[in-house]
Amino acid sequence: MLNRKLTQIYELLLECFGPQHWWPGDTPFEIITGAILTQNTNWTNVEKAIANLNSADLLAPEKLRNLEISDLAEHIRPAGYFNIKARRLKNFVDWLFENYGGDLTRLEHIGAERLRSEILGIKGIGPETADSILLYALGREVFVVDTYTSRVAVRHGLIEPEHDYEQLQELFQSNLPADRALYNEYHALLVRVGKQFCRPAARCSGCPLEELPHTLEPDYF
DNA sequence: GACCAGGCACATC
DNA sequence: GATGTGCATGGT
Repeated sequence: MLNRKLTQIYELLLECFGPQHWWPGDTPFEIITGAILTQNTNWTNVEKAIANLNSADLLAPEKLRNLEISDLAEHIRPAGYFNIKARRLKNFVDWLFENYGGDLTRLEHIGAERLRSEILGIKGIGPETADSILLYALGREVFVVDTYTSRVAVRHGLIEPEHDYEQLQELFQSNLPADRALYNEYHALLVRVGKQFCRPAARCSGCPLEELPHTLEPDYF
């Protein structure tokens, strides 16, 4: 039974690593900013960029609204891809002002499905970034999938290697209770275990999931 | 110095 | 529709 297996994985990870206290960030807009800045980027670099924005008192939609892209790019430089991410962050802010007066609280009464497709329509916001925003900044019951989720799921035979994003997301959502706190912790734990044990050249020895059945060898990645 | 990181859009075939 | 490439900094 798949839900039993998913539950077992969750329990092993939680027992081994403990709560991960995600998302690191104080306000919804800071979380959204982090979600965009962390695209294909180490979180420590994102922290530097967010600290820069904080020091300049720019971490709010209305502060970014009239800031030049090039100025914004300089502040977020440590996060890498700074030109393209400045554009993406601005795209989100533009969308927020054009549709909701720049007010994140006005998103609260919108259905999750419609909100997801609206956010996905913003250029530079793909499925993982959109779902991170929905779950961690806006409190929606949406499971976030990322490269580590995929690696762990494939390695343990939960899904075939050729799966797409929506298929993997559906696997978790249809086999787990729609629980915001569970989705929050589960995704964070998958990132945690993936970083240490599911990377190229990483050894599986010591992984809390080491004894579970698996279908792919560690050197797959 | 090579390799990697909590993606995404776009070009080309 | 599948595959390849640009975007960029900072840690290991």
